[in-house]
Amino acid sequence: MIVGVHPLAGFDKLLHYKVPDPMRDAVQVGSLVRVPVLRTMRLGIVGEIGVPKDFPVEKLKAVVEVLHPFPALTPELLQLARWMAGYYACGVDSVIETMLPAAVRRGATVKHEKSLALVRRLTPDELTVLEKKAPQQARLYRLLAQQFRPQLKSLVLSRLGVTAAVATALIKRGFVREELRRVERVAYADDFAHGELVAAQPHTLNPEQAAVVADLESRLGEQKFGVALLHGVTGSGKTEVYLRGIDTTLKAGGGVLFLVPEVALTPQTVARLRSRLEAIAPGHRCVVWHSHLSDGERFDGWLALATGEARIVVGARSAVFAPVANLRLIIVDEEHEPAYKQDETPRYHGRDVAVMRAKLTGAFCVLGSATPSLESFANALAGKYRLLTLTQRVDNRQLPNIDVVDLRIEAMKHRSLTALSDKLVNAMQARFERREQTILFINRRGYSSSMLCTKCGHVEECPHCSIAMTYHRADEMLRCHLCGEQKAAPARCPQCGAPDIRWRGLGTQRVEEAVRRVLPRARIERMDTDAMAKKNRFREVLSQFRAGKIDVLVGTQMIGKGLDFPNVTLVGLIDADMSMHIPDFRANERTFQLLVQVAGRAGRGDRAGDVVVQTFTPQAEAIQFSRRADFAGFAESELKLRKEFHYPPYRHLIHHLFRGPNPEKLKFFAEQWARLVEKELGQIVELRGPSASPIEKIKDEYRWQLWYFTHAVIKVVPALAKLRAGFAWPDDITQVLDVDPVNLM
DNA sequence: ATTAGCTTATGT
DNA sequence: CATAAGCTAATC
Repeated sequence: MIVGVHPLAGFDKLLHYKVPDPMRDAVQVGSLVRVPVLRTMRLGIVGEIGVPKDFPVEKLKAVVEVLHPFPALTPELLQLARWMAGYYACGVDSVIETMLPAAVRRGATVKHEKSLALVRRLTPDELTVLEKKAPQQARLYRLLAQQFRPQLKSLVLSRLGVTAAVATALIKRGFVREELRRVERVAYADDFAHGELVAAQPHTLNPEQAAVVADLESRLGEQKFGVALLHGVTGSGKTEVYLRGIDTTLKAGGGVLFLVPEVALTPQTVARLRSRLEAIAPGHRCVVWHSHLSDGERFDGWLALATGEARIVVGARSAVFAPVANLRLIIVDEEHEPAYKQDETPRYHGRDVAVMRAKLTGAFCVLGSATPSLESFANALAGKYRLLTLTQRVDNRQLPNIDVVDLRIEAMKHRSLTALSDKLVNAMQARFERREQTILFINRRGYSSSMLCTKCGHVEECPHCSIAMTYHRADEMLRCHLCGEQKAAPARCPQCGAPDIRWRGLGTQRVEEAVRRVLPRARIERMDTDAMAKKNRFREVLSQFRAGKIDVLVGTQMIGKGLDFPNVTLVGLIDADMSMHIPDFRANERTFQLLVQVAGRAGRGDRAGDVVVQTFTPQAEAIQFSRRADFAGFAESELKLRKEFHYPPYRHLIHHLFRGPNPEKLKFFAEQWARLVEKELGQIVELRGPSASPIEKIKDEYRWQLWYFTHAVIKVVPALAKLRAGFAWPDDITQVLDVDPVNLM
């Protein structure tokens, strides 16, 4: 037998090896094997069974070892790896590497501990004989005879101060036997296992939930690929819908993959989920998968899934690759979260990979969010995904009153810029007197500063890409993040002529000081990455806040994730503009998401809460729509905007393509565009072709070309929309996924 | 990734 | 002509 192997050696080639006869039965596609590469031994994944195309069979080396009795990558995952290599333009080997936990990659195998057990009790006579002949063996026997359970071999031997030879001899006599047991660690055994058991009782569904669950269950019953977008407002009980789906799937013998953004994977949330799972599907082990696990913990989880001992995994981005057996349901919670993007090669998007994996396995995929990403929503509108909607809050809590404060007017009133508007200050004082709590959000998304006029709210944008330009203080220049356009930073606002147009958000510290001035007697706590450096500080502050020992909590978005504080009746967003001016074409989308998230924090059972949004651009659509909690309206207007000319066609690829070496895709893209431009202009467009130079050079070349094309096309061809209509990626890419359906043309 | 083996530059 | 430095190609 001859196999093709993807060695994990840093290059993307399939090398072939002979398989020695004794290993034949253990080797299959996906097996983890040890193979010789040049002078070293490397691990690799069997990618195919068959002979090499252009390499003499007689010169092949042989596989040295097969690591596991089961394939480390199921055929389905291997297929996914190949798809990812094409889609994200990276090597299959690097995908395989990210799919396998570090411990597996290093060749870890199952850890066993040896223990000694008594086979039978000896008669007094036998014991005397043994004592005479082999006193050490007799001592060992007596120790074991005193215990009820088998004892750890290493422990017993060191206790008695004898060597393994004694135990071996005793085994040979047939008095004692050796037992192997797999050692296991359970992640978060202390924290997670006995967390809150509050939510363990099964909930009754409201009619809306029941309808969605019924729909989902009938889909699951079909046992084939499909995607549903679950759009449920904050507090509408999406989790309950997931749980019913999980229950149905487990009962049908299927496996479940539950993805959440890393930040949402706190001990509390996992504990809650676990106890609900326990209640709904008793006896199922649930593997938790996230970046803070030790290698050993991750390995054990991986093993439990690969061997089918556990059928459900809850985890962050990298858990999409968990070897869940008979995968039937994939859930991606908060699917709009940018945390699903990996920012190292391979730069994959967890949500998109999840959809593709579902397709390859024939599983059902549920994407859930209160503010779906526009690409998913557009897919739902186009009928590719089934749209399920939850509009009612489970607790019937009312939507908060949202006030938008115009900071330009505020600045004029006070003749200087203030962190807290009068409205916000008054509201905070009222809460303090009523012993209710306030959260102030600082929006620190834009670490790169943009230029914003404090008088009229104007922001300098790139003329080609219509995203905010980044202000570089060192050389007083404005640069475009996308196309590289640059120009001198203006001294006066180009729109209204006001002299001072620099505004770089407020830090948590300054806001905290401002609050202290207006509420000297209030207990204020700050929560940002600096203040939370100490390990348990985060949880400590949260529990104090929950207990009402803190009046005002000032912090960044880290406050908002999956936490619910019942006594918070006021939420202030200090500067809504910051997320609107990040150099990202999803800026409006992000702003909308932030506002909805902020609004979801306000209010309590009996009364609607208040939200104060401070902004320089109160007319912005993202703010206006989120005020009315009108997601569909926002999506419609934003999608329309994206269809219009301003959005360079390659933008959606930036994350995937621009940051890694992807000559193939860039080439493909450049050529497509060249053809379109030629047709439109009626003249030949010269492509600086790929030279046989190293990857970096090609990359730079094509980057330049893309820049060139964008400029040339935008300048010369006004009707870009027409071009866009004629552009299509190959079927296999667009079939299931549109990374960004509007821009994917 | 790693490295043998080839080409080219540098210096006496 | 020796040595160093740069580059390419192969890994089964």
